[in-house]
Amino acid sequence: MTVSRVLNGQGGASPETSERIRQIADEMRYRPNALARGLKSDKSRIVGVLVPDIANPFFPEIIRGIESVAMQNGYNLLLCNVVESAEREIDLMQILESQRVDGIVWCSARLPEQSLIKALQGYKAAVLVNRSVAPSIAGSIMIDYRSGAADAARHLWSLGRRRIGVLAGPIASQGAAERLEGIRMAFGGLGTEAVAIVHCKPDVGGGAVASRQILADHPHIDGLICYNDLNAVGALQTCEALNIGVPQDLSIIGFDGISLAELVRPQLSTLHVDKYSIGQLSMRMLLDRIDGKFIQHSIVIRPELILRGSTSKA
Amino acid sequence: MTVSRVLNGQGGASPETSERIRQIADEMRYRPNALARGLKSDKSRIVGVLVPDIANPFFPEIIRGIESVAMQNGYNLLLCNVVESAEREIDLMQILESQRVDGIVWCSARLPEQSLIKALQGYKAAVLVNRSVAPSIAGSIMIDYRSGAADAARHLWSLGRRRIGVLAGPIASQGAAERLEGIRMAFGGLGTEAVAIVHCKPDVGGGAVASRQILADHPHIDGLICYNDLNAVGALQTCEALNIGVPQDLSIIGFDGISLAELVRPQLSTLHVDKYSIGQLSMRMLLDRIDGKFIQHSIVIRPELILRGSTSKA
DNA sequence: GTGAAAGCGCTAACAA
DNA sequence: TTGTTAGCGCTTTCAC
Repeated sequence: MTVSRVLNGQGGASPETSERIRQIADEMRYRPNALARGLKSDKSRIVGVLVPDIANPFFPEIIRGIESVAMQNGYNLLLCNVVESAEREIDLMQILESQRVDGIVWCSARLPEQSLIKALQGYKAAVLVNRSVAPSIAGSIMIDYRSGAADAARHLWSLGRRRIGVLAGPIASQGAAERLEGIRMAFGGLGTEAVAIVHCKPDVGGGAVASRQILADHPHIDGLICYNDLNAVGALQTCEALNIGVPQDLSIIGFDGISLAELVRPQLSTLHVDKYSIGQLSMRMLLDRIDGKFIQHSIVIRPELILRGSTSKA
Repeated sequence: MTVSRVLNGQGGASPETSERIRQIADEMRYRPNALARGLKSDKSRIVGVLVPDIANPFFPEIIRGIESVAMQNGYNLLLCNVVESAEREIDLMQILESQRVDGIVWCSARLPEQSLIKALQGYKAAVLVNRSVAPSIAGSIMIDYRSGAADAARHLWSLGRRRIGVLAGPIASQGAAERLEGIRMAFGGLGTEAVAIVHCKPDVGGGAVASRQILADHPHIDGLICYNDLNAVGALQTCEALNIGVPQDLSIIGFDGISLAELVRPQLSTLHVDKYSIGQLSMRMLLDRIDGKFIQHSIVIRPELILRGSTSKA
């Protein structure tokens, strides 16, 4: 007991005893057993982090943001790749519940509403990124894809682009639906609409395939709004292969603002979001919820339009 | 006790009882407490994964490989970003020991030999990626950077490049030293040597800065071997800014074979390694060690030279 | 200033 | 086939 008190710095022991205890602990390489501590306290100091795919550069930055705040507060991350599968999402829930994580940050959950709510019920605290549910179930960090997509649409319009195609991303993604709404909204105001919409996997390959398809069916399109930058890069590849000039023949705009967008040629215009901040915000919100504080239920991040070569005038 | 037996599928209970138990467990959303189980069994079914920087695309793929094998075997990953800091490496060791992880996979450890060995002693099982120590301390998955770098050097030579610069990566990286050895070896056999060697951070920015420096000091170099593909992309940026033609004026070759290498223009020649496999291999090796089997201590992966635009003839 | 008792949830060993 | 006991390492409570 005295040992416990000393090592936890709670004082209440004589200086000599304290010193002797610390000495011995050091000699025998004593490490407090987090499992025992967790069992007793019903707190594991571990938070689960779920991402669809860690190989998508959108997520590592979020994870870093989460980790930075977690670390400062003595939490560790149990990382789970969902690998874009609903089954796995459910399995993971069980695993994390068993591990008695203190909370979870779940990025881009694709589960249908009802299953999602059920899955979340096992947790003391949860924060969703890119998805929202009732505040009593989980906090949420949302990116305002609606306004972002509207910005993209109006930008292309302002360049004189009138025949717009859309790479719309995964059907099950809530963000994908919001982007489409934003585009409809913006174009509705302008008395027009998108020429073609194709859903696709949220990676470079998916973008390449979908853009090929869209260009085959609608060779005359002059603007392309993409679900994310990876899709946009895939579209760039297609254009290169088909000898379509970007931005002369086709303006392309992406989403997310990953660093890749600046590395390709032409550089990609995009709707940039600060992913590291999102990670930090989500973890802070989770910490509040773990502590029983429900200060903010929902934060909305507005993407920023960044103009680069892929939508330049020339 | 009967409950425990039934839920663990060990039989020895009547069908009715079993059914009833399962039913009730389900109703009350029972989840076995992994903390208690771990405390009792002295096994947490968690492995620690340390990477220098999850934002470097080299690592997410490794993590996916690790995770795939871990998942199949009922293990979870506690992910730790070292963020290129030695202090943090040591802190993390303590944390992971406290968490009673069953083992760790440590990628690109930068700690000096002695500290590394000391740090590893707290673990039942450990596997290093890109670093090696005595097999009794940890298993290792090594990439044969020496032969890879030699291949790169000989390739540039075969293109007629005679004035070679090197972006050498972080000084503390063992892999960096090996690359330099390989280059010296190859050039030694050809009766020449590298013109200039500059160390740098292992990211795009580091490559851009270092290549600028090297080109300022040695404007006449005609070949550049880079620590990794990110560095090489940084060098491409510099060349673009300085109006240096790649590959006409300068041949550039990278390392790792990340997907970015195919997305930039010109496409990067590189020494490709299968990162997903490395992850799988390292986790399998770790599982063996956790089980007390020491079948393989060390696996060496040979990088494969992939030729693309950045070192093409024209 | 120090320590003894008890219990967190689980399971190995041993009854009944 | 089922149940009891005990202990994993920690901390809360209470006694000395």
